[in-house]
Amino acid sequence: MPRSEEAAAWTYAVYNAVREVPHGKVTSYGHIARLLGKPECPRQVGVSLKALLSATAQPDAHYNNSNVPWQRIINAKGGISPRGANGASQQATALEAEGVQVTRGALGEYTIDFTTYGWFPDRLPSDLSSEEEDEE
DNA sequence: AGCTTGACGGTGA
DNA sequence: GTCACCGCCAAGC
Repeated sequence: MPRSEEAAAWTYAVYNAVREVPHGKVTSYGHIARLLGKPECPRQVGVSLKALLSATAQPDAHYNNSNVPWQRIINAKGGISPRGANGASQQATALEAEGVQVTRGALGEYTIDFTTYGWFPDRLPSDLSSEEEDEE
């Protein structure tokens, strides 16, 4: 498991938030971070998702690439980060399989229309009834 | 043990 | 409109 309880909580929160993303919809790293109360840490969202593919972040294999729709998380520009390139195409394919229209650029860039497929709630559905504490 | 990079994003120039 | 810098935390070297 992650190095600290705090880090683990963050990681789980990320996975939980990602699972809230409806089928056929996409959201951004930054939005997930915002929902978790860490608008300045979109990077950590990516870090956590990265760990999803590694055994490091799977203390009990409760979260893995099968039950967490990481494919629905793209960057704020509406595109899939280059990453390993190969993984990007895989993500694009997975999204298309859900009915999401993915525009393929000549440079291997993938773009999704947020206007049509974007999912940006102010608060997580499951977060409304309980959990968290911050208000304004 | 320390330094750099990385699935990003917002703001300032 | 584009380019550069900063923040955050963990993993890799």
